[in-house]
Amino acid sequence: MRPAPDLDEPSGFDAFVAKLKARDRISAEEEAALRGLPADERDIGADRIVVRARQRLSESLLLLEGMMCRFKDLPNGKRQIAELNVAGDFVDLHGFTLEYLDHDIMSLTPCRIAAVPHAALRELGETHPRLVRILWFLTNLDAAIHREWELSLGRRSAIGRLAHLLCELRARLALVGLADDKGFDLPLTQAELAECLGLTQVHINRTLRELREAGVLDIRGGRVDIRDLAALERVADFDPYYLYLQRGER
Amino acid sequence: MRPAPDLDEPSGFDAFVAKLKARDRISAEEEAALRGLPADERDIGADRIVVRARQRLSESLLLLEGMMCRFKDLPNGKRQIAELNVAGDFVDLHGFTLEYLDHDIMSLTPCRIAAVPHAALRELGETHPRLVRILWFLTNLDAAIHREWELSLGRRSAIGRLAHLLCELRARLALVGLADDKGFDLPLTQAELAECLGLTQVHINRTLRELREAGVLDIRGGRVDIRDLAALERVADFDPYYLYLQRGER
DNA sequence: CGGACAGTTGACCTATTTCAAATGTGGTGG
DNA sequence: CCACCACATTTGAAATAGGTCAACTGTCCG
Repeated sequence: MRPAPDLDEPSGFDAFVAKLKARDRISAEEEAALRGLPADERDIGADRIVVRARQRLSESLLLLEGMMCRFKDLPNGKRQIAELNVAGDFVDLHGFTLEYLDHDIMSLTPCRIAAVPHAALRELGETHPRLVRILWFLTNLDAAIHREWELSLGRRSAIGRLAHLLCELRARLALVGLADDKGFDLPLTQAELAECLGLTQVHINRTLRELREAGVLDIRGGRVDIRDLAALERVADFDPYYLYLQRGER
Repeated sequence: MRPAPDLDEPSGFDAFVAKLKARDRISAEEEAALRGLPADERDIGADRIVVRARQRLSESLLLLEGMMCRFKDLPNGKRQIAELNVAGDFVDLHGFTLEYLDHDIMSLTPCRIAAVPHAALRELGETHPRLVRILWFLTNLDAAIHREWELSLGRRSAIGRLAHLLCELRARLALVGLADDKGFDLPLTQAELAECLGLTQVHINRTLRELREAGVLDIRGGRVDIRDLAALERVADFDPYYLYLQRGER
C-alpha cells in the first residue's frame, strides 16, 4: 500500500473524496485511509467496454475523469442503459460483494480510472467499519438512482423523462464542479440518450426540439445550455431528495 | 441482545438464513451472530404503508412472512412499484446507510416482520466484517433486480415484461420454498401487476389472457398455475444470472 | 474531397392507453 | 340464506404517444 499522500496535494481521488465530504463528515484519519488505498491509475479510450457482465472481478474502478454507463442488452439487440456514471463515481463498487456484474460497463468518453483491489477493500472493512458503511451507502445511492429511473421508464412521458435525466445529471455533475445553472457538457449522442430513456433516437430528437422550442434548453455540440432551469425542473417534476445530497452525518 | 437460540429450533429468521446459505458459506458462529441480532417481531395487516419515504430510520425490517413492495408515486397519481419483496428479504436494509428512504414500502398481504435496530447492525460491523459484506451483498442484489426491471420497463414488450416478472418471482420464491415448477401464490391484483410493469390494468388483463390462451400459464384466485415453464421462460427471455443464485463463496 | 456518423424531418403504423360499461366474487349484515 | 356492497376482472371501441422506415442534411476529420 502506498503511503498516505499529503492531503493538500491534488489527486485523482479529489472528486471522489469531495463527493463523500458533501454527504458525511470524514475525519482526517479516515480521509488518509481512503487516499491510502492502493490504486492503479489507467487511461481508457471512448466507447470501450470496461467491465463485462459475468466476468469474475478482483478490483473495483473509481472513475476519476470522463463519463461511463452501465447497460444491459436484450437478445434482439435492444439496449437499456441503467445508469450514467460521472467523475468521482465508484463505477463497479458493487462488484466487490457481487463478485461479478449483471451488466456491462462502457466508457462514453476517454476516461481516467483508478483500480482498487478488493483485497484492500476487505482490509479496510477490518480497520474502518465506518468507512465501509460510507462505501456501502454509495452502492445504495446507485440503487436509489435505479429506482428513480424505474419511475421514469414506467410512468413518465418522453419529455418528462428527458427533462428528468438532464436535471439528475446536472445535480450530480454540480456536486463535483462540472455543472452550474447555465448548463454542462453532455457527451451523449441522441441514440445514447434514447438508450437511457427507453425511447428511440428519432423520438429523442423530436422531444429535444420540443424543449428547445419551449425555451427550456438547447443541446448543441455536446453541451447542454439551460435557458430556464425552473421550467426544466417543472417539466421534469424533479425533486433531488433521492440523490441524498444533504444527508446529516451518521 | 438476546442469547443465540438453538440453531435447530425453527424461527422467523429461517427464510432469511436459508437465503444467505444458498449463496454463501456461513459458519456456525456467524449464523449464531445473525440469529442473535435483537429483533422485535410484529404483525402487520395487508395494504399498510410500513415505511414512509423521507422518514428518519433507526431500525430495518426483515420480512418473515408475506409480501411487500417498494414504490414511488408521481404528483399526477401514477405509481411505479420498484421491487417486490418476499419472505426472507431485508426490506429496508438500505435504510441503514441511507438514513431515510427515497420510496415508500407497503405490505401487499398480512405480514410478519422482525425489526432490527441499526445500532445492532453497526455493532455487527465492528465484530463481523464478513457478515457486513454479506448484508451489503443483499442490498446490491436489490440494485441488480432494479437494473433488470429498468431493462424490462425500457425495452421489453408488455408480454415479455409480464412473463419476466413471473419468472423472477418464481425463482425468488423457490429459494425459500414458496414456489415450484407448477406455480406459486401471487397475492397481487392486476392493477398492482400494472404498477410493477409500467402498464395499465386493462392491458395486464389482455396480456394475461394472451398467456393463458397460449397455454403458458393461468392466474386464478391468487395463484399462478404454470402450464409450460419452458415456454414462459422463452417469452420472458429469462436468464436468472442477475439473481446471483449460485455464487461461489467469497 | 470523401466517408462515417450524428442529427433532422416527414409519412405512416401500432402497441398500449383511455374511456366506459358489464360481469364476477367474496364478505357482511339482516 | 339472501341482498347488497365494494372491488377485481373482463371486454369493446376509439384515441394517441411513440415507433418504424426512409431519406436528407449537417459536420467533423483524415
